[in-house]
Amino acid sequence: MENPINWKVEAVEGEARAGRLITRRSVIETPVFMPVGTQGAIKGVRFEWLEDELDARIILGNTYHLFLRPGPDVIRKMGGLHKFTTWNRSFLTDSGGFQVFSLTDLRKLSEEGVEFRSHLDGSSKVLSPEISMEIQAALGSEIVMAFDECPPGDAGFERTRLSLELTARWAKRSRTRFDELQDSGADSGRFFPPSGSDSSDSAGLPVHAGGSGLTGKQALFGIIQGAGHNELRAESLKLTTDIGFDGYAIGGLSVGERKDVMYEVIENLAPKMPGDAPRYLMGVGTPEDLIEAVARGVDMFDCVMPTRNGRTGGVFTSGGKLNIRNARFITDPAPLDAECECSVCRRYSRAYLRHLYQASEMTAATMISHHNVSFFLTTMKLARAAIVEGRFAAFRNGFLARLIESAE
RNA sequence: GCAAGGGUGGUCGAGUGGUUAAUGGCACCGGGCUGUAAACCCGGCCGGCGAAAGCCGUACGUAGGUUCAAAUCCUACCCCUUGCA
Repeated sequence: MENPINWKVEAVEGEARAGRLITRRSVIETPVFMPVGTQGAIKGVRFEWLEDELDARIILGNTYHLFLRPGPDVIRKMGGLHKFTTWNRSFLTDSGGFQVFSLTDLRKLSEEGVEFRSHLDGSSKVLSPEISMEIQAALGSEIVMAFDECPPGDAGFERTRLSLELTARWAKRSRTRFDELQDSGADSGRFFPPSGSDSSDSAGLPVHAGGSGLTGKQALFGIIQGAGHNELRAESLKLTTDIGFDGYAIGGLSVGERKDVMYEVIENLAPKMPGDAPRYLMGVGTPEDLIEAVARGVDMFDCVMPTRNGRTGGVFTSGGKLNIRNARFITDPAPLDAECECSVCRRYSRAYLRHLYQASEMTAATMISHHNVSFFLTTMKLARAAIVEGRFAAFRNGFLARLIESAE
């Protein structure tokens, strides 16, 4: 049977999985971290670096933000998000559901969908499951997310139940409209990789393109909600899997709940999610969160942390977090992370990067973001290698222990 | 030399008799950032003691003076800027 994506679990240790996700545009080895490119750009990091050095295989885009600017019509006219941006590997597009949460003061929620006041010009915009699917078809991403509602992490039981049930109805509507759009050829990213093109890049074909046997269509992921309530998570899981998706995401975590609640929800939920589909933990997280979630069975992650913190002086290293602003780095000749092999760490000192940051040189933001993205991607590669080699438990312990030591 | 204006905390700059240890910006120091309304936000920033409330000391060019009270008024001196010679 032909599918839009191909998913294979290649190794397992405990709940941790090493897998291979093949989309129409790239081969993605999991566990994987997906850098966030909300507006069709990873803030501060050019695609050249993401391809050549960092070797990211999939990045995020955002329906709400690209809807407001430049708008789906512009992107469709430009041939879809891949042609428009020149990023020819995979995109996963978030549905705008998170903005229902983060822009809570600017929106009105109803059964039909969400009415937003644009944060750019105050104009009124409507997003619904159908509209989100239409926009994501125009974007032409490899993985489309269902339109969901993301309640606050500390939402009470009844509120959370109502929210998850709404999300389930929206998921059904997303599925229906998505299928219509695929059948009608509205997907502007339609792509049939030639067979045997796994590493081709000479003829403008994507590097690591996903080989034959795929439908060339978009994949659709469903989202499980339920905040910190395990019974509701189970209910949401059933409602979502009953509809049927190509992959399943855990939404509504890292939105204000306690960390132990987050880990407990993942521990309870991930193993119950379909094993024959990728599991995606949305919006998470810190390096330790990633490792803890991998240990609990999650395959895919995204988070703004490496780029947002990178822009604001926050450095992630194998020895823990650093704040490059700190005066203790004024004459520190060491790289950000002695164990990192990224081009920033190979060349520049903490002292110089601190100077650039203090002087408001924009390369401070771009270089620290670059390093952080490298660190997140590398961490996942190391975790994968450890799972494949059956030593993930030791890797996890060592990795976490070193994060706790104070960074030199 | 004459005339006018001015000297405020690291810096620029408000304040022109009393809720002033002195608005604000910058610099500096620290913290935060989890499906990006964030190259952003928050806090500290004279010294000493204190966990804090607070207490003590010192401070608005220098030295005097007036006043219950002065960065603010008066006198002298020093210095800076501009204009005229």
